[in-house]
Amino acid sequence: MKIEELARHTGTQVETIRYYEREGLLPEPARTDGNYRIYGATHADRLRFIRNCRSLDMTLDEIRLLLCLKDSPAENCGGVNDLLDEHIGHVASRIRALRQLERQLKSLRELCQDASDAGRCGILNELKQSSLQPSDRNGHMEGTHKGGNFHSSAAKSRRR
Amino acid sequence: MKIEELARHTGTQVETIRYYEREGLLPEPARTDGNYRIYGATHADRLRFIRNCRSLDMTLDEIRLLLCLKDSPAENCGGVNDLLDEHIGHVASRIRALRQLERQLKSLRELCQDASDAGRCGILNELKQSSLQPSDRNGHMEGTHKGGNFHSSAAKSRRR
DNA sequence: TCTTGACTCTATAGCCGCTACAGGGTTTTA
DNA sequence: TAAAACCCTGTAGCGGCTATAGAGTCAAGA
Repeated sequence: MKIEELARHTGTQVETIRYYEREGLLPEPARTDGNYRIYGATHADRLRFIRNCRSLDMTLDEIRLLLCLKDSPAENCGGVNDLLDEHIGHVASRIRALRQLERQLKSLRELCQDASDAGRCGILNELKQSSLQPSDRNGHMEGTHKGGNFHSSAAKSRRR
Repeated sequence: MKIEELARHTGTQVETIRYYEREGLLPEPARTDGNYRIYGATHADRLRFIRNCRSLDMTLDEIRLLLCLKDSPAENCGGVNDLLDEHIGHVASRIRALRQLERQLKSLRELCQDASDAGRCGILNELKQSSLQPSDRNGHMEGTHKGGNFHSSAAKSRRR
């Protein structure tokens, strides 16, 4: 099948497939005389594997490692377990950080229940203080925003 | 004070300060004869404000808006409340998404309790199936990983 | 006076995981 | 035969920084 068909079968964007190939996650497929990529069932399986991992928020590096373990079936799968355990740890600690953030935001929000003029706004005043803790972002975590890059394309506008 | 002192006072990287200036969040400061930036207390206050907002995971666009509201004290602060409410909503929905992800990962992990060979690994087999749902990432949310860009510098290596 | 070293400057590239062009070629359909 | 629908490569952009190169400035010590 050609690239668009593979894309449809796996719910992936065409550009993303080419990107995975460039990144070495998908092997280079055969080509037609007209230089079109031709895929088979193995490609589709591998791509589905990748997309499943991505839907679990794994990085491409982690997926690369999983694919590598998968490709050497003689090895035991302790590495798979370890990777997954580590990833679960990341998710759990991100949840904890976001919960704390939520508490901070809510207590900030309570400082101004009704709209008065911004000069006396309790929220703005609080944000001037340096009492807030930086959220505990230790490597391997992302923020609250964006990244709806899975099946959406968020509007991305730049000011100035 | 010069840029490094401002950086120390506010717990910010020097490069980040210059970046905020380029982005229009910090006004261009006066310069010495030798073209060095010279900052005063107002700059420090504004920068602290920005860093506090960032520690609450607001985007630079959101902060730009807050600063704008702050700079027009005649206006009422309904806009501030709205922005904060919206942001709290983002955080809450990100937490929900991550909880679901955590459940998925844990049930996946249970498929392989002890290390056997990768060919029969239940986890790898499950990841081949297309039964997994894409995580519900709707605009304005990020993933689990990375972004430890706040007071850390995560190792960033690229394969190949 | 000279030199060293700590700081500063601008400009540019890189991080991640895509997404979106531009500018061309090929294949299928009407 | 022409138009539409697909495909190709290459490159730039997203956010929020971080890191480098290559140059300049400034204060202290020899």
